[in-house]
Amino acid sequence: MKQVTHEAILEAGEAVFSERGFGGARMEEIAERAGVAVGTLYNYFDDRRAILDAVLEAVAKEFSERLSTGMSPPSDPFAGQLERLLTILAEQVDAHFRIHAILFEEEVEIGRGLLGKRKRPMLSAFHDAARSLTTQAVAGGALRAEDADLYPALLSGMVRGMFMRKLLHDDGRPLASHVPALTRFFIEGAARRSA
Amino acid sequence: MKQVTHEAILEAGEAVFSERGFGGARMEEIAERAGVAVGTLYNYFDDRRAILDAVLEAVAKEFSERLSTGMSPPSDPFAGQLERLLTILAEQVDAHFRIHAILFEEEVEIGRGLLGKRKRPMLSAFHDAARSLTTQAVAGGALRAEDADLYPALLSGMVRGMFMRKLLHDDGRPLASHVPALTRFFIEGAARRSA
Amino acid sequence: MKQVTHEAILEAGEAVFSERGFGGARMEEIAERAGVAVGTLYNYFDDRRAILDAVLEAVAKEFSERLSTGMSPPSDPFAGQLERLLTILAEQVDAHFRIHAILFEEEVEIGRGLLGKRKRPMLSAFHDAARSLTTQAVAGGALRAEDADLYPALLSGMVRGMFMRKLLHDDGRPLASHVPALTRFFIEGAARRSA
Amino acid sequence: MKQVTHEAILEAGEAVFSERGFGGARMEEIAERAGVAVGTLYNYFDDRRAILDAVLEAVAKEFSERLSTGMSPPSDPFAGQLERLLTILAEQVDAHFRIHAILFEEEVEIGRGLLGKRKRPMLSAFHDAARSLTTQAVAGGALRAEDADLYPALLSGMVRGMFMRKLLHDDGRPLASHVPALTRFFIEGAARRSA
DNA sequence: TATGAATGAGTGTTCATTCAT
DNA sequence: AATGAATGAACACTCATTCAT
Repeated sequence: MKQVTHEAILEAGEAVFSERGFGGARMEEIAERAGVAVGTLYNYFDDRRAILDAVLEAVAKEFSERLSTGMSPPSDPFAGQLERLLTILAEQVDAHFRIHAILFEEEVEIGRGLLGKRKRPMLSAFHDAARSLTTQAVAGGALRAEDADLYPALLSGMVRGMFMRKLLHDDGRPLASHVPALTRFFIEGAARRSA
Repeated sequence: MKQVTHEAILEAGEAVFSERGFGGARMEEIAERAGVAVGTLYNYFDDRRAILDAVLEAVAKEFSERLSTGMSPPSDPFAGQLERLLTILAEQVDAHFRIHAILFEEEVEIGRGLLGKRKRPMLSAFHDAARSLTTQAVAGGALRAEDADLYPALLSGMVRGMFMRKLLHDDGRPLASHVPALTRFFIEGAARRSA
Repeated sequence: MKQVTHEAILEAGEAVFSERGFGGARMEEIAERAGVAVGTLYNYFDDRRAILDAVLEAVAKEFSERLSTGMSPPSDPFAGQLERLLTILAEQVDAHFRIHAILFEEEVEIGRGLLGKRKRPMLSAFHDAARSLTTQAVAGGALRAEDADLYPALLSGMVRGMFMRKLLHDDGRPLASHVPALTRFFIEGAARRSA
Repeated sequence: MKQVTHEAILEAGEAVFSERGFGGARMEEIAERAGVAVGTLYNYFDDRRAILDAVLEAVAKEFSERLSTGMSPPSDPFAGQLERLLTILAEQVDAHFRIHAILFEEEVEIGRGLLGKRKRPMLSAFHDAARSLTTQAVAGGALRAEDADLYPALLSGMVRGMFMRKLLHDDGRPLASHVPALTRFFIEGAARRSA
């Protein structure tokens, strides 16, 4: 059953990459966890990076699906839409928590120019959705136009901040539980409103 | 002359780690750029990681010094103090841009539990300052108490968002140029205030 | 249908060994070209070397058949018989040009003692025919007796020289076209006869 | 002493390549025989092929030196010059007997187009010398013009024939001992001269 | 103290061969 | 008989670290 083995390798890959990072993941361990021989890995994937790519692609695909089915209609108010978007992302990150650590490391490598023009579809997908959402909100008057080009980076930065917070000191709360706070913060900021 | 060599190694280390990341930095290249033999590296540092630690520590020390001399007095309004803090951080990141990529990767490694109890002093220093500042502001009524425990992570997340934005698509603007926008955003959020 | 598959494997083997050499020939490619699965190769042959052996044996058999039907009667003059022998060999080489490259490599391996007592029947067949022919010619007074024990090696060396010449710089001419020159050269040498 | 190690590796390489062929030579065995660690091989040579190249180049250089010092003056009769050339080659082959087996295998690989435009300087050197010598002899009237373009290939083929003869059934005689016979054969052929 | 040649454990990858279906 | 997925031994090559000079 080819499909089963393929799946087993992906799962083993996700586990090992999550625990060890890309550089620390050894093919032998992936094979062991997948319950196959090392050589078998190469019957399914070209090389180690290809396994990581496939793992990340699967995560990205899952995210895209959540996105395409989970967003509220564009007619909804901005706050609601933003909360949906952040919830979808947070739930996705919660579901595959540690693999996102790799995603961030890879993003840095891309920034270093060491990975060619490789794309990380999940990051782009979120970024695109965030841009589209904030652009509309600016157009609709809900958001200030002033810093509009920073909004997507701020949104992903905020989530990244939450991610690192949990990675370093897990308090047991899923990221999704912070979404209302993030939404409120993004829109209103941290300042206390008098009255 | 010891001091000179020590310094040369640190500078070479910063350059190589910045370009290649920790995993990609080879001792031979560091030695070459420092103008010494590989063996000499080991006369000054225990191993490769120790060089990185020293590089990061130097950066952290510089940051601490900026912090301790650059902050406005605690009696100043919160907005001004926050802007100072962010400016200090942004200038520091601008001054050693790519080495911060490593800092973030290392933070992830720490999160993975693969680096022992290692601390990254610069990150802690910023985090501590941010916590202290926001805590005071909450106490003083300037910030909402509600999400207070998220503020430090949000602040560092915002900066990280700016950092990744520049790393992936450098527009030539230093991070410091975004500080007013960040400050405003942190305090007021992105929403448009009518009238 | 067994016969058909057997034949297909031999042909595919000849093609792949010819292009890649023994070491570079992968079972998967042989299987592909033969239009069968890798496993099937092992239903017909013990291992990779066995396929090569069979390929070479088929070539050798073809050569033996040419030899046994193509030689002129022993009563013919030596020059004619030699020309026949060289023609038969040259035509055989022309018909399976590149596989002979392997034959020569294998001969070297045998010389290294790495292939056991393996025989290369085609080489032996030519060598035996050459020996028999030259021995008779010496006995009959057509050839000098002096260097008689070198004649077979000289004959195969000459052909090998022609083979390498064509392998390295193919001028489009078949080896067979050089046979008259070879014959003349063997008998008379290269010297110009005055008058 | 870098020079010593370099030399040791070359010698070990020549030995192992001679015994096992290129494909069968393992870096570990070369290192062992050279009395160094595997890694050391890579301090001196880029890869396995580079060791072979260096070994062959050293042999080629030796041959070139023999050639440039050992040939008789161009004014000498052709027979003498040919005998000198063949002697130089034969002595060279005798001195590094088995490494020449590789040379021939490599030549075949080059013919297959699998080694790029790689040159085998020793083979070229002999070939060039042979061409130059025979061309002059043709011009001087000593050799027939008819088959002139085959002469170099015939000469190297003859030597190759002697080489294979010894490789497969060593009779203890050095190749050099056959040179007078080869010379005579090349010039006069094998035919018996009556009277 | 500086050197840089030597070390050798570590690992990604290949591919002939096997065998359950 | 045919299949082709699984196997795992084999091996070239890397590079942090050591240490004799």
